Order: sequence, then structure tokens, then C-alpha cells
Amino acid sequence: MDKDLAQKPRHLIQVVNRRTGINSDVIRAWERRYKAIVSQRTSTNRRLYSDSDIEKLSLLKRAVAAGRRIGDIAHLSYDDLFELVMGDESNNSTAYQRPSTGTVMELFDEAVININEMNTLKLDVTLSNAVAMLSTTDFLLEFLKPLHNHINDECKRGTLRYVQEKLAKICIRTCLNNLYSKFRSPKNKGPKLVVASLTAEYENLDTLMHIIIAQNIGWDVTYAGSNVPHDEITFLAQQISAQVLVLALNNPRDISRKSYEIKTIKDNADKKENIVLIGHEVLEYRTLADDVKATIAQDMGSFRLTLERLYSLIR
Amino acid sequence: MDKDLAQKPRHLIQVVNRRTGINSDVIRAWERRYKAIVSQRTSTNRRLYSDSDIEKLSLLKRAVAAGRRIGDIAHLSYDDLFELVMGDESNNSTAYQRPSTGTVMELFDEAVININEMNTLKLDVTLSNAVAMLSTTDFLLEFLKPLHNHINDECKRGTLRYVQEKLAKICIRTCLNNLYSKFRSPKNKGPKLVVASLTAEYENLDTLMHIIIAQNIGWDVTYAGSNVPHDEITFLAQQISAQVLVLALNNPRDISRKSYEIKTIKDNADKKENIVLIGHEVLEYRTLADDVKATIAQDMGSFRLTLERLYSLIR
DNA sequence: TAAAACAAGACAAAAACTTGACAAAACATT
DNA sequence: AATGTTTTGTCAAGTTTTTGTCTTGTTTTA
Repeated sequence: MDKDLAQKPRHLIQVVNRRTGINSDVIRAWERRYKAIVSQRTSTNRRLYSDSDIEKLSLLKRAVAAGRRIGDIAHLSYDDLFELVMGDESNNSTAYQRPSTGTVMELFDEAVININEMNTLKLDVTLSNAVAMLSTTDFLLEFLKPLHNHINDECKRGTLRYVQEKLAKICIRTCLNNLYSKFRSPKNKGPKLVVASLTAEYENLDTLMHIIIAQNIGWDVTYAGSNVPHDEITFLAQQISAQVLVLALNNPRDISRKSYEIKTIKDNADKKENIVLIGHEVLEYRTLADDVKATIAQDMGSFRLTLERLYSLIR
Repeated sequence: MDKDLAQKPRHLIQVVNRRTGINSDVIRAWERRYKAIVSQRTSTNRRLYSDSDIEKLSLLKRAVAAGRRIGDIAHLSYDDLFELVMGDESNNSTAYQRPSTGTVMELFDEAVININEMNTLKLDVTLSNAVAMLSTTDFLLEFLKPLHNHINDECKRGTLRYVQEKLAKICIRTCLNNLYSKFRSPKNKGPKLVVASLTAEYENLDTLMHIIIAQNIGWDVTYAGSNVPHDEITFLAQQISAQVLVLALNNPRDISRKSYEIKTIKDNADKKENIVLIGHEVLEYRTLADDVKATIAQDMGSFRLTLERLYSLIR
């Protein structure tokens, strides 16, 4: 019965477009030129696609992304295609192509315009387009982080008003939140990691970006938010038996107290627990980091490397 | 018995319009052309809709927003529609699995257990199941609001630790965020509404719930966050030409300053702009509300009524 | 009596269709 | 390295289908 449903032509070309990310024109062109997917039609000549059609189209897209030419592969059966894509993607894992700077630039400009116009709806669309078009890493490092910096700069300079900053940051937070939930599945049984920040720290978009990176590597992330007393962090990490604890340090105040608290956390923790420090005040904690054998990750790039290293150590 | 009530035809088309955000003309056209919802009639030929009719209409609206054509889907059963919408909204068509049981009580208990165990992953699942199984209103009023109260109570009593509260609230915020983005579509051309809170107010989950309600009625909501200076709020409302301004008042401090600021906002606003006050400190602003002709909405129920009234006035 | 609901038809914007053209990218050849 | 050829995504023009909105005129409600 399920198979029956999967074969049933019931999706309009627009739905296929949304699900696969392939432009409607392209879908039609592939049909016209190579008979890639010859869909059924309604009595009034509209195309209707089945679930399996959509799956084949997704495979075709992946094959093209892996460097195949559509004309060569369009006629292949689903199974042949599947095999092809699997081979391509496993060999080519390093051959990821950076998006052209043009793409990122255009998305960036679009986002800036949306922010200036305070059109949160359009900004949402732009952000989710960026997510769709870029890899997670590129999205964060090449697009969102620069955008975030730009917003902060313009705000300091006075070119951007306070509400504009606020609205933009709420949109970005929502977007990061979506990204976070999207990649969370009960099936994920990666090693556990806790992200939190101590008392007198504020919520920070950079911290959220770090969370996405960790998740992207394969960690099962639990985010405890900002402004959490140190003993609560210890409790949480122990209860869920986290293997890594990430602390965000963005507020330049109370460094000595926080240092003491971090030391306490380390003392109370199991020996296997690793501590990673992030945030832009992180350099103030250099000597402490040596002391408690914590790792300092100054930016998202080194954070990714650190977590990848820890991940391979644990696995 | 509840089912009985849900099947009972008792809502005029106007009510359906406000609850679903679907124009009355459209509802009638859908009935005339596709027999989407063939409602009962009174003895004098007025249409009367049941709760289930409203829910099916909401699903139809979501399916249309996801790119479906009304003519193709109007005839589907509620369950088929549900499956379709779930597939469309979470791009991978296999994501949602219907939970085995699901009264509000059971969902509530499940959530409480998840919170105690600090299993955020499972809590996420429970919350999204609740969203899927209940109507938006029921989800908020019967499930989430009580859960939120429960968390606050347990925390005051000391039964719940600080991290547990934190984790739970982050999950809830994420869930509300998702709900918010889900119902935002560029197609929505509802009247505009701004939600914000003044300086010295903090972020509040109740405010987010109010946002979902407003959106559910058909408003195009812009959320400016908390702690926004009054002149920034005025600027925003003018720029996007909002027709309603919702202010959240949860902090008992600085009432006189805030009163003054609200008055200033009213003075600078266009005459047509309506102000609605929400939050648990809202009763302190009674005299002010009379002064500036603002409406006070003490709870989510009266908030819904207020916005429905304003919606029908504007339309 | 004014406002709201009804029916039926008309209209126009949006979306999908076909065909053909174009230009950038990829490939092949010299 | 330069040049010619093929591939392929995108766009435009013109047609058809779909669907939200509006109009007109009648009936019901408050």
C-alpha cells in the first residue's frame, strides 16, 4: 500500500521544485531534452509527479552536483543512479566546490536590503535560500558570520537603527534555531556535548552558530542557554554524561570569578570530560586554559577542528 | 463528548474567516467549485461550520501555502490532507510519524518526564507531536500554557532545578519559533501587527504564544523583541505601517516611566493605530489604557477575541 | 433600515504549458 | 593557448488553466 502511494502521481511541479530545489524550468527542460522524468498529466495537461519521481530527481541533482552531465545520466534507472551517486559522493568527499563569490555576494546584498527595509518576511526567505544554496559551513562562515559583523558595524556607526538590528537578529536566531532542529533526529546517537555560558553572560548569536557546527560534525548537542550557574552546568553534564563541555565567554566582566568557576567545574567533573572555551573574550582565559587543560577555540574554524579532533578520539 | 462538540455545526462563516484567515468569498468558492467543505445550513440557509470543518480548512490553507492547488486537494479526507501537509512542510516526506496515543494529559505527562530527565531530544519530539495532534489554539491554551505554568511552579517550589527549567524553556522557545515560521508565508497579505516590549522588559515565552495566536487569526506579525526603546517602536510601526501595536508588560518596575512612554507612542502614532497591552503586569496600566484608548488583554483568550474584533473591523 | 450572508457570473492575476532563443560553461580540437 | 562545438540553465513570448476577488442583486438578521 505504501508502495502504491509512492507511485501515485500527485505532486505539482511547484511542489517538486520546493522539495528537490530544482527549478521548474529545469525539470521541464530535462523532460523535453532527455526524457529524464516523463510525468503523468492531468486531464488539463498539468504535470503530476509521484514520490518516486521526486526521489529520482533528487538523485539526478546530486549526481549533477558531483560532476556528472545530465545528458549522460538522465536515462538511467533509479538503482543505477543510486549506485552512481554513492560512488561519486564517497570518492569526492574532498572535492566540494565553493559557491561562487557571486552567489554569496548576491545573497548578502539581498539580506542587507531586507534589513534596511525591515522586511522580516523577505529576510526570512533570503536566509533560508542561503541555507538551501550553501553548505552548512559556507552558510555560517561565508555568509552569516559576515552578515552578523556587518550588522554590528553598521549599528555602531549609526547607519542602522536599533530596531533594525533587533529585527535582523531575531530573524537570524529563528533561522539558526530551525537549522538546529532540522538536524536533530532521535536517530542521532552521536557523543554528547553541552553548550552553556556562565552567570553574567548574555545570549549570543555566535554561540548558536557554534552549536550548528558541532551538530554538523555529529555531536548530540544540548544547549543550556546563557547565564547558568556553574554548579548547574556540572549537574547537567554529569546527568546526561556529556563528553565535552563548551563554555561561551563573551562578557569581559568578572573574569576572575568565572575563572574560579571553570576550575570548580573541572574539579567536579569526571576526568574524561573535555572543556572547550569559545567567545570573543576567550583570550583572557589563556593561563586558566593551561591550568585545567581546556582548549581555546578563537573562531569557528578552529572550533570545528577542535571538535573534529575530539570526535575522532572518542569514536 | 468532546468529539460530539467538535462535530457540531455552530460557527458562522465570519467566525471561520477569522479563525482560519481564509476570506469568506474563498470559502464559498471552494464549496461551490470543489465541494471542499459542504457545511450544514440553518433553516434560513446560513452556513454553519463545526470545529472539524475549521481544522480541515486550516489544513487546506497550509497545503495551498505549500504549493498545492486547491482543486487537486479539496476532496481529500482529513487524514490524507494531514499526511500531505506534514510531508510538504518538512521537506523530507517520511519525517513525521503519528504517535500511538495522544490525549492532552498523556502528552503533558510525557513532556514532564522529558523535562525531569533533561532529555531535550525527546522533549522536542513530544512538543512537535503535540503541535501535530492538537489545533493551534488547543496546543497553546490546553497544553503549552499549563506546561509553562507547571515548570514555573515546580521551579519555585524547588522540585525542578535551574538547568531543567532552562532546558525546557529553550525547547519551548524553539518549538514556538518553528510554529511561527511555519505559518509565515510570503503569500500572507494580512494586516500588519507589531509586537514589542519596552526598555527594562525581558524576553517571555508568553509573549511568543501571543504572537502565534495573532498569526493564527491572520495577522502579519513583526516581532521586535524585548527591551526596545519607545521611539524605536514608533519608528518601526510607522515604517511598516502597522495597524495594531501589541506591547508586553511583564516587569513590575518603572510603571510610571513606561506609562509615559506608551503615551508618547500613542501621541506620535497615526490615529488609526490600535494599541493592545498584554502581560501579567497589565492590570497596573488600567487608567493609562483608558487614557490612550488602548485595549487590555489579560489572558490569551481575551487577546484572541480582541484581535479577532480588530481584524474584522479592519477588513 | 443597515449590515451581513447568499448565489451566480465576470474578471484578472498567477501559474503552468510550449516553443524557441541565448549565453555561459564544459568539452574537444587544433 | 586559442578556437570551435556541444551542453545546459535561463529567459521570453504567447496560450491555457486555475483561482482569488469583485460585482450585482436578493434574502436574512439585528
